[in-house]
Amino acid sequence: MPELPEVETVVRELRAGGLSGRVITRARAFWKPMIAPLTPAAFAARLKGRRVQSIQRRAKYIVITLSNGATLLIHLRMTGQLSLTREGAPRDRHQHIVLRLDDGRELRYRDTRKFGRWILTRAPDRILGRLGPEPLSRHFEQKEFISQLRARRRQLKPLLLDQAFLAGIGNIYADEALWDARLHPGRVASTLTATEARRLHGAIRRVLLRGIRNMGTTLGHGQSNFQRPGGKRGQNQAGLNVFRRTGLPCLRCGKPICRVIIGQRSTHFCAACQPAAG
DNA sequence: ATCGCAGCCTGTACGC
DNA sequence: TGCGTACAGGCTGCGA
Repeated sequence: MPELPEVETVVRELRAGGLSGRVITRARAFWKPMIAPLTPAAFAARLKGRRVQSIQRRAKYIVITLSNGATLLIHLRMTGQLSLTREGAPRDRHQHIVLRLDDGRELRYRDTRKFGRWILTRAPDRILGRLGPEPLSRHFEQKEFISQLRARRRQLKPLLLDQAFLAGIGNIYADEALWDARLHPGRVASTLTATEARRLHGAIRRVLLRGIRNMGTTLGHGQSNFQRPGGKRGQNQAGLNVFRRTGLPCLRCGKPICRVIIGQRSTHFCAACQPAAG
C-alpha cells in the first residue's frame, strides 16, 4: 500500500511529531521474521540508549539514523503502519514492534500481513544503493530518463514497478502516471518516442507530488489500509483518475476504464486515451 | 535481460 | 449464517 507519497507523508509526520532527538529507552519485537537476522534480544540491545538523529525517505524505505552510527531501515511493504502513541497504551494484536522513547511516548509498528521489514545496519547503502533514481530529485533528469527507457524492452507497467529502474512507484501511482501520460501500460519502453517519454517523465512527477500534497492514498476503511502516524487517513483517493475505477467513465474522455493483469499486477487504464502500440 | 510463479501473511468481499 | 474462493497498494528467490 505505502508507495513513495505515503512513505514521505509518514516521514514528515514523524519529524513534525518530534521523533528526532529522542532516545530509545526500550525496544521490543514480537514477530521474529520482521527483524531477522537479528534476534529480538539483539535487536533490543542494539537500539537501547540510541538517540534518533534524523528521519528521511529513500524510495519506499524510512531511513532513521542513530547515534551509534547504525541506521534503521523500515519498509512498510503492504500493510505496515507507524504511530507515535503514549507509553503503555494497550497493544493490539497487529502491533509487532514497540520502541519506547525518553519523552513518555512510543513509536509503534503495526502490520496486519507481517510483510514489513526492519533492518538495523551500519551499511545502509548495501540496500539503498541498489535502488534506481528518486523521481522527485533533481537527479531524475528528462534526457537521462529517455535514454534509459530506450534501452529497455520491458512493458512500461512492470518497468515502472521495478525499484532498480526507478525508486518509489507502486501499483497505484504507476497506473496514475501512465494515464496522465496517455500511455498504454503494455507499451514496450524502447518504442516510446521522445515526446511520449517526456510526457511520462512529467506525469510521474505530477502524480507523486499530488500524492504527497494530499498526504497519501487511503483506499477503503479497513484497519490495514494506509494511515498516517497520527491515525488520520490520506486524502489522495479523491485525486486518483484511474486506479480501481474499473467500468467508470474516464475522466478525460468518458469511455469506461479497463482492468487487466500486466506483470501479475492489476492494471487500470483507458483504452481510448491510452491506445496500445501500433 | 525478462518473464512467470510461489511464497511470505491476514483480512475482506463475494458467490452459493 | 457458514463456507469456499479470489483478491489486496510489495518484494524476493527460483527456474525457464
